[in-house]
Amino acid sequence: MSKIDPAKIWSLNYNLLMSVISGVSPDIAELGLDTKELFVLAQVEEHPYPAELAATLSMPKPTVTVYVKRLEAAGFLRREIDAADLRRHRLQVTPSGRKVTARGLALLSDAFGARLGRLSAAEQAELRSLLEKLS
Amino acid sequence: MSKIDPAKIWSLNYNLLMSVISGVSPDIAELGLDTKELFVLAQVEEHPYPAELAATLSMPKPTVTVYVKRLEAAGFLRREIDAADLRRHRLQVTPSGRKVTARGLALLSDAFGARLGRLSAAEQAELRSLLEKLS
DNA sequence: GGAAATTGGTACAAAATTAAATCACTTCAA
DNA sequence: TTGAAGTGATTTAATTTTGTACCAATTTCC
Repeated sequence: MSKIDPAKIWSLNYNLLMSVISGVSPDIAELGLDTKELFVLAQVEEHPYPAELAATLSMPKPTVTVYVKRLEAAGFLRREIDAADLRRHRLQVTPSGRKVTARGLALLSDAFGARLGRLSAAEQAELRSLLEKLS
Repeated sequence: MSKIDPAKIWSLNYNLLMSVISGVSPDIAELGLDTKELFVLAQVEEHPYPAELAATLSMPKPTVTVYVKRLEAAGFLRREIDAADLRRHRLQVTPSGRKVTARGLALLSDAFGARLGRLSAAEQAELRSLLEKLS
């Protein structure tokens, strides 16, 4: 067994993810959604504040501001000042936003699922478990 | 056992990688190297032509052009016309490029290794094997 | 051989992303 | 209270990244 090189594992993983993204991006775009916008939208329910989104997605706050603005303009999101803390903007996914998120994630699932299909169900579960430990 | 949702696995993985990247980026920058530049440089030996780099890294050709130009200006790379096909530019990592690549990948290994450390050696090997099947 | 189609790479302009500065609100210590 | 420090979010300006169009070399196919 060869020595385990983290950078090698990392690179495998990175190239895999990028390749999957660039494969689905055109399809996601047809939903009227940019790929990164989908990632943001998909996390809003769990993290309803821009600062939280920025932290969990590892993106700068101004970037989140831009995406949120676009998602709001597209009607996928609503924004309201948080009554408890007037600095915060609480985000709400609209019904149409929920619909487009589901479609986008389905596309992602299909694309990534095509790769995952190379693994047995047990291996898929194992992968998930390993990634959860790393997260 | 819960149903396996590819988008969920994907998202776990994506957030993990992004979080690791944003952690090491500042350190890599101290080497005089942008993170993406490191990724390019690290693949040059294996893929010595810009078009190949663009394909394996899933990035547009003009982006590769820009990085290659910067890496050349920094002395980490040399470029020569391929004798066999005058359209192609064969890339060569210089000694100083090799050195900086090693340092950069070491930083990445440390950062990602810190996460991987949560897994046993057997689990790490398993993860690598799973990712190789997916690649 | 030689036009037509393909491939490798780049220039330029436009779009996306981000760092830095800023504003508004909140918290905390005195 | 109050004012100093901290937090949430945005604006502005600069940088990074990319789409489009393009040129040069090669390959294909008649």
